[in-house]
Amino acid sequence: MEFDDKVPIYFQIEQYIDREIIVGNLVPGAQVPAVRQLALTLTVNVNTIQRALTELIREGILVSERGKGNFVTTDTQVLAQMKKRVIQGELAGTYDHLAALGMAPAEMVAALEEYIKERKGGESHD
Amino acid sequence: MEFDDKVPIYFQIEQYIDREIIVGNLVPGAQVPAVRQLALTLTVNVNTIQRALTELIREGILVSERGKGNFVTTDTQVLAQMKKRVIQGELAGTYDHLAALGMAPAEMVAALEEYIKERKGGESHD
DNA sequence: ACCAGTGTAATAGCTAACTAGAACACTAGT
DNA sequence: ACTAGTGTTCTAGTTAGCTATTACACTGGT
Repeated sequence: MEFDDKVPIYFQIEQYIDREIIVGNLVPGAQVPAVRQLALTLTVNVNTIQRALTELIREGILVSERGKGNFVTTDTQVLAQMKKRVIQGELAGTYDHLAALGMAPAEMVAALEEYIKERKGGESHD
Repeated sequence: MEFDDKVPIYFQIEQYIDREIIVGNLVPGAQVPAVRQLALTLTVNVNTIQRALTELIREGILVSERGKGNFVTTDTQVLAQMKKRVIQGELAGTYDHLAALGMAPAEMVAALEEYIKERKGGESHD
């Protein structure tokens, strides 16, 4: 996996797992790959994986069962909140950054639409 | 100034100065505040300021004149490119992150509009 | 010649993030 | 009892980022 060297790996792994859950690759109650397996897959040390998982466990998104594995919580309330937090955070970040560039809200929307249009044109479709 | 403790301070300072230029608080040819002054204002060490400025100088956005100060380049070409890079980067980041959350382009625009609407409602206007 | 204001560079010390490796604790199957 | 597969913890060592401090180099005004 590719990491942004400007932000801590353990944090990017947290976000990665959040996304896997949101997208549905990891459903509520599902077992997360073993820490040693994740370490191999993401080419990162077990301790770094553990640090990310510990944080997700602390947040209640994952549940740890010693000797068995780590599992996605079945508390859909918590998962729904997480999803909202992630998406809101993304939009808020964009909004703040663009506002700091002197852009008005309407311009932001226009800029995003423009970006999407250009991107569609310049890419091969699936 | 407030920094995100997840990303290097020197990098955030680079972005800060980029924004000051884009917004027009720093015009082409203008002198950037002295490094020791910036260090005080942003409450960071001079070396950290210097690291950020060195990078901006390397990119041609600032021009250093020893004994006199650091100045915004008068090469509007370079500044225009920088502005485009910053904005495109912001949009691209948002796009990629939301796409990784399983969102289609049209949904992204809708989500942003919705976010702006909610934000306007919940805030006091200036 | 001096001095105040500027950028630049170098040293030393601290902490957070990451790695490597080993050990420990628990579960389930044989 | 053993073993394989899990999570958990600990120690040691490396590196990047940041701070503090000092020194050096240049400019412009007096």
